[in-house]
Amino acid sequence: MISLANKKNLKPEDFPPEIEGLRMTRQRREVLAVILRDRDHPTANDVFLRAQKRMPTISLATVYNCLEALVTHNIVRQVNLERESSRYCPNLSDHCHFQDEKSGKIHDVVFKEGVKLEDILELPKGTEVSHLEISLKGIFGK
Amino acid sequence: MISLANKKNLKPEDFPPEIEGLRMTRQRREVLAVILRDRDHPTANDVFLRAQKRMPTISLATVYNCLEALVTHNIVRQVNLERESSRYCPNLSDHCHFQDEKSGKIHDVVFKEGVKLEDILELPKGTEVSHLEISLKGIFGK
DNA sequence: CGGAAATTTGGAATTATTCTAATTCGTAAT
DNA sequence: ATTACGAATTAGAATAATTCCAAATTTCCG
Ligand SMILES: [Mn+2]
Ligand SMILES: [Mn+2]
Ligand SMILES: [Zn+2]
Ligand SMILES: [Zn+2]
Repeated sequence: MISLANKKNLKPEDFPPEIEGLRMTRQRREVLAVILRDRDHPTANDVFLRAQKRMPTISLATVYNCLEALVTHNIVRQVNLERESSRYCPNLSDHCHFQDEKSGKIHDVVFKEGVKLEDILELPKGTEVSHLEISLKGIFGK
Repeated sequence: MISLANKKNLKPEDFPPEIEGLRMTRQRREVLAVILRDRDHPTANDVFLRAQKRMPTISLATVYNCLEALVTHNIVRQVNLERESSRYCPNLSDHCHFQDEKSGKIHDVVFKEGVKLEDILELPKGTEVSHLEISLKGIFGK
C-alpha cells in the first residue's frame, strides 16, 4: 500500500504515472488530489465541484469513474453512513467514522492500542472477513 | 423495549393495539408480522411482496410508511450494508451484521461477553454515541 | 504516423426512496 | 347510528444518487 495518506500539499502533477497498478490519468490525478487536500470525506458531487475549479471540463461521470477506480485499487476508501451518499477518505489505516450530529463533520476514529475487532465478535470458526465498516453518530467531544 | 424478538409464530391480530406508543394499524401489524416471521433481514420490497400475500391491497408506499414508523419507535431496526437497499431486523439486542458473500445471507453477530464497542475506540472525552452500526462481509463459517 | 485499447464525456436510464394530494379509516362525540 | 376529524393509506409522480451507454478523445505501441 502506497503512502499517500501523509502527503498533504500534493499537486496532481506530482503523482507517479501509476499507483497500485492504476494508470494515473489527468482526471484521476485531479480527483485524488482533491481527496488528499481537504480530508473532510467529500461526496462524489463535492469532489466534482472541487475538481472543476482546476479542471473545468471534467464531468461528473468521470468523477464517478475515477472514484470507482481509486477505490478498487485501494487508493482511497469509500465510506457509507446510513443512507447518505457515499463519501471518500484517503486514510487507508484501520479506522472508523463518527458523524457529529451538530456540525455534520465526519471524524476518523481509531481503535485503542492492540484491539482487533474480530477479537471482540462472536464469529464462527472459519469466518473470513473481507470487508468491515463501523460508523457512529452522536456528539463528538472536544 | 417490548419483547417481540422472541415471539416466533405471531399472527398480526395478536399484537396489542399499541406498541411503544405506536398505534398498531392493520398494515403495521402485517408488516411487523412479516419481519418477525422469517428473520432474514428483508428489504422494503421483500416485505411488500410478503405482506401482499395476506393483504393484497397493501401498497409499497404504506410498507415504507410502516417501516419508518416501526423504526422510529424502536420496534424494528433498519440495517444498511454498503449501498444496498435498507433491510429490516426484529432483533433489538446489541448486534451487528455479517453478509456472507457466497449465499448473500445476512447473519446476526453478537459481541463477546462483556465487550462494549465504546471501550475499544479512541473517542474524545464527552463523546455521546447515539447511533452505531457495524457491518461485515466475507465468508461466514460453519 | 496508424490502429487498438483505455478513458472521458454528456445524456439517458435506473432504482430506492420520498413526496403529494386524494381517499379511507378509526375513534369518539353527538 | 351518524357525524366529524385527525391519522393512516394509497396510487402515482417526483427526487436524487448512481450506473449505463454510445460516441468522441486520449494514450500507448509498434
Ligand atoms: Mn465535534
Ligand atoms: Mn454461511
Ligand atoms: Zn476516514
Ligand atoms: Zn439483525
